[in-house]
Amino acid sequence: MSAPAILVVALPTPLRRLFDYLPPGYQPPGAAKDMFAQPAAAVDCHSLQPGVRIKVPFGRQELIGILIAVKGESEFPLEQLKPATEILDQSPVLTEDILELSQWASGYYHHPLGEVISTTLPTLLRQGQAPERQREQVWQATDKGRGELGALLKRAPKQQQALDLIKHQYLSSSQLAALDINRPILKGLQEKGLIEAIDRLEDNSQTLLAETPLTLNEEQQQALSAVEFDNYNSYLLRGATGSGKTEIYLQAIAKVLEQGKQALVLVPEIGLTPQTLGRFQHRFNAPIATLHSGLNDSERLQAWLAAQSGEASIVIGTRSAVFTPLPNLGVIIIDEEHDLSFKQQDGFRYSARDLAAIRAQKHHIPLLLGSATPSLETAHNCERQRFKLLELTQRAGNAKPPAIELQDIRRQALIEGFSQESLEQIRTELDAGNQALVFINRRGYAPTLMCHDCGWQAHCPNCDARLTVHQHPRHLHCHHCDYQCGMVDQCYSCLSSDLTAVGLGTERSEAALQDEFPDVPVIRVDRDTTRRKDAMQNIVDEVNKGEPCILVGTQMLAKGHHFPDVTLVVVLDADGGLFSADFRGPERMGQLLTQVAGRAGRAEKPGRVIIQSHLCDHPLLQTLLHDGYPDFAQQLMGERQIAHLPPYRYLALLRAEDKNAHQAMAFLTQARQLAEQIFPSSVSLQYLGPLPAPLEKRNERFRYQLQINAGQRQDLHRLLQPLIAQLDELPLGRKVRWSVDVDPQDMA
DNA sequence: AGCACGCCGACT
DNA sequence: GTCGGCGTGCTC
Repeated sequence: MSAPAILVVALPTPLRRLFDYLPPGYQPPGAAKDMFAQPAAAVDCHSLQPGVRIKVPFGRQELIGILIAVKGESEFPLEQLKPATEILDQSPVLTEDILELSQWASGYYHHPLGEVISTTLPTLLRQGQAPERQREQVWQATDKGRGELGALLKRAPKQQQALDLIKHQYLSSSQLAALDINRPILKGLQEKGLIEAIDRLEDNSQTLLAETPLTLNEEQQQALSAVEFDNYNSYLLRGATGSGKTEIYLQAIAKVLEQGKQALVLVPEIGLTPQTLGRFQHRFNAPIATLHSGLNDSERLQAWLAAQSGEASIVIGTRSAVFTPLPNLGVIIIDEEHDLSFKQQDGFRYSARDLAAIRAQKHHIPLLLGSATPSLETAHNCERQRFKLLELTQRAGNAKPPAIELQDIRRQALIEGFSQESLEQIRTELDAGNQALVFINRRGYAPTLMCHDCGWQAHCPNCDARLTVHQHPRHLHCHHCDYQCGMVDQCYSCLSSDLTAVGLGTERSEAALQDEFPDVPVIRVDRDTTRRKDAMQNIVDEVNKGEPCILVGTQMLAKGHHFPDVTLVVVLDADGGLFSADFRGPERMGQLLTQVAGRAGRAEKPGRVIIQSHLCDHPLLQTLLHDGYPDFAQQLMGERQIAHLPPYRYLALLRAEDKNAHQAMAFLTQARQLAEQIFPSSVSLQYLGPLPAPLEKRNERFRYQLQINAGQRQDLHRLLQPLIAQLDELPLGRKVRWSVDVDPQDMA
């Protein structure tokens, strides 16, 4: 009897190892023979392909894992191996390239392969569902419906409208319902024999008529022709809002589609707006699949399958879409590459931008990164000639960049945070029929509730943080753990009832502005007002009607949406970023200010930006305003080099948290000792900590971190690999919640 | 992470 | 006398 195939399986557990199994139905030789039992035929597994799903017994549970390899023998004694329960797939759901990418990511981010794989697969596949496309009923115009109808629909405009849509493309009833066309209208058309229902693959992709590409200006033309499509290169398209990055994406995609290949487009979490999608849909006569957080499990699976089968030519998605299987991938595009949402901030802490570069490299295809405010990492890669810089300096229609001025508010009387000057400027714009935008990066009414008599402040019981005062509805709220309670009317310490809201938030600015400008709508935009599904879109539509109004909100206003009728932007609290705990604070601030400035104005109506500041002389602010973002980034780069920080050095963070502060700290202290044994501290590898995290106590857990700073990537990994193996063995390692973050973006 | 086993406190 | 608290150990 030949030796059984040994199945090496990755399982969704945090254990950093793979598990060996026997083929399904295989009788372990040592097992007691039951001579009456029908010997189940052992499945021959020697030719199974890696990437298929396998159901296996695991402890007392049953899990679905992914076959990684088939081997001839196991390090484990055969009698300790269990037979797998079932092979779930004929062909791999995890294609070779995605499996390879997962393995690379597992090594680079030091995260268990089984969990990495879990994040790459749609939930329903993880749960064992078959990877099958579903069919749905769609409406199609009949020959009669396509013919000359005369006056048949003259008195049924709604039916006429529906028929026009259906003539252009197949649409399901639910898609039509979204366009405000309901069942009775469709029934009417069906009874007249103009449309019929047919079965078609379920699809969240859509095909519309293609439009002709715009003519590129010389600069755009140069940028596009610099892109080589038959081998790997990363390109940075650096250009302000309105400089035409999207048009280059579209034409690059067109070239790829001409070759019969697919394009993958990654956008920030809030970047997949109907406008963005609409622009792609109108340009290409090709199916587009979207993958974003708004999809349910089944929609997500269908989009994934459309991509994997090659049906979808273009996939647009957020971070996790970097793992979408695409059999003919021809280009990867990342819009707003500096955006934080490309880095996952918990669990498997990967950077979709960096993984996209790896993926492009393995496929020998170009990676296009676009941003007006590139991350220092990307800018540094351009300097070192690893990425090619393609600059777009012209603005469409000769629009001028907004004029930015710093307004010194030292010693100025402020009305709820606004200087007299700012209010006057807002009034001037409103009187001229224009719109104004007020940016304040803090939601709620005020960040603190304080006792005027004794100085007591309302604190979160679970976190090391003050509670934020909210007025709509009236309550106190912790933005770190979501603790909420009713408004406090009396000081806990001295029982005084003289409590004051201290500091500024969006709600307060909204109230102040409404008070000051009672005749003009004040529209607040923050997480609280845009929670509902279409809320943001409704606001954008309303504002873009062009009536005078004031927008007030958080960074949601700075990203994605453009408001052409806004001619004045007022930034209330720019100073915060200059002395934040995170060394990336100033970089973020510069990006945010540049982005928010980009919201204002258009060709025929130039915008202005006022930045209220107590630190007008700050050299970084001065550089940003007078010389622009690239010089600002250059200046930051110099500081990073001196401070031995990225992008000149490589960081990893070992985080630990526990309800018991001492335990979390003790774990990291042990970790540092072990680390020093593996790789003694030197210039090439330095340790910092363990130190308390910026918010030491969060959600009843105390958090600490050990920073590892290396001159060479390789050294970082040479340390981390054995270190993590030892930490897994540590008794404290099983009690304390700990994680590794390679290339951390947020130090919190 | 799950999940079970196991050994001590307050309830019907 | 049992229910249930979470400490500890294991998963091919």
